[in-house]
Amino acid sequence: MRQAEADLVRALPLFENVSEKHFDELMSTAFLQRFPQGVTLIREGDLPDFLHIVVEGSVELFATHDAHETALDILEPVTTFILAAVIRDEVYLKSARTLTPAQILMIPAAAVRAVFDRDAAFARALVNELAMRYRCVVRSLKNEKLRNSTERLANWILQEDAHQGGKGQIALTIDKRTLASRLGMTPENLSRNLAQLAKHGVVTSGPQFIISDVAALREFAKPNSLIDQ
Amino acid sequence: MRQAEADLVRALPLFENVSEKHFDELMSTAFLQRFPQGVTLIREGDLPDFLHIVVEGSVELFATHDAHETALDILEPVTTFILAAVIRDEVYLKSARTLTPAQILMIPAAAVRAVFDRDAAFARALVNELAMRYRCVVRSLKNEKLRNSTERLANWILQEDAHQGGKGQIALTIDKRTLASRLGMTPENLSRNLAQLAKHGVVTSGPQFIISDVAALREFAKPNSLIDQ
DNA sequence: GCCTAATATTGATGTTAATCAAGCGAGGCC
DNA sequence: GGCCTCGCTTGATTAACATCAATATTAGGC
Repeated sequence: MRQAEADLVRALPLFENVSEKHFDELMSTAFLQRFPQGVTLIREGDLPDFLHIVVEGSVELFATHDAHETALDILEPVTTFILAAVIRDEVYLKSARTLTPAQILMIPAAAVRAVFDRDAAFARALVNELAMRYRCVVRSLKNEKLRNSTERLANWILQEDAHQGGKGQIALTIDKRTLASRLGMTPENLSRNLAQLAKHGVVTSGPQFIISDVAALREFAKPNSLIDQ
Repeated sequence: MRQAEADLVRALPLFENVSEKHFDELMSTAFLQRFPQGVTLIREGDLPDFLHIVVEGSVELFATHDAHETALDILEPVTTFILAAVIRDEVYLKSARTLTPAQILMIPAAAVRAVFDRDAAFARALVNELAMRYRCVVRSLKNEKLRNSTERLANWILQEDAHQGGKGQIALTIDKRTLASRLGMTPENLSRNLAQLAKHGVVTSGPQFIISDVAALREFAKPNSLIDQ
């Protein structure tokens, strides 16, 4: 791992106050691995061997049941994932695959648990991280249960615009079928929903979404700080 | 608080290894309060003043948006709730109301954060608790996204039966409209879904559900250890 | 630049679930 | 007992969403 990447990982809130010694202990057993696009990194039901951190590229978390699949999240650098499974040493509830070529830092799960048992600062950072993650899933659940698919899309567009700098112009970084799954709808309905949103201030041309009328879009989307963000 | 209740709280995994001193510190500022049925205990959007623990009775966690409401969880003794909001000192994402007359132990949020900063055992217990909770919400999200309403009901019946001792006979402890909300459907559809399940080994008479054919029900429900439990 | 394959859109249809409306039934009250 | 209320059920209708099928569009490979 180059120094730049090491610094990024060190700067994660999760490691911020961990002692140098313990951080080195974690890193000495870790390794950085490069994966091509479309590789399954972990499979739900397996026991965790490593804590994963996306250092480069993007990763989709998804779950399957009875021949159905649903995307649960899409991760960008620098993010840890499957932390809860590692801490509890219980099977993954989600699978993960690379959406692009990616670099993943893998820290042996046993090392994470060992440092967690000895380093109070790490334990405290974990509490904060998990509390934050918990709240994110609660938001997802509310988004899913309280909004229809067009509203979810409208709010995603607002959030993604903010994330891309609020220029009122979004360039898709994932393909539409992945976005559809992420938003809990079929690709067909994503198309139809985008067509619907033309009435509410969104112009689309291929992978470019332009918000032509923010007020109208917000009026329709009804963004809610207790669901979004 | 009587000794019996104090012991129940002390026995929570969350407080298991907390020093006597710190536990007393938490309890000295806490108070036990009795609420009638139907009282709103917390409101989403408010900042947390207390960590709540259901000591007696049952509590519904729910969320609202745009004139819609959905139940997110139903809690029985002895359970903490809104822990993540307290830790992060951020607004509640859920509201809570009593479904029955209830006793709630309320620990000032500031005290929880203070002990969390000083007691490593408490921090570690919090990590475990939050990781567990996180996994529960992920299961809920998968349940919601990967199953239709009849399947959710079928699996709820299987789980509730196990919870009530696996006698193949369930007595509803909440009314059906609450159960419907909990399962993400309308009361009307709960009725219809129960009628559907007659074909799959469930006989109902009022608030009594009898599993007449477990094999048939399991065949239909397709329980999944990565979603249920 | 053209062909091909993958991706996206559009249309038709079926399924699932919400809504609106009416009816049933058990328990409480006079 | 009769009536009322409330919770539940049943039916009819509509809305949301998935699925299947066909067509259009785009991006790569040569």
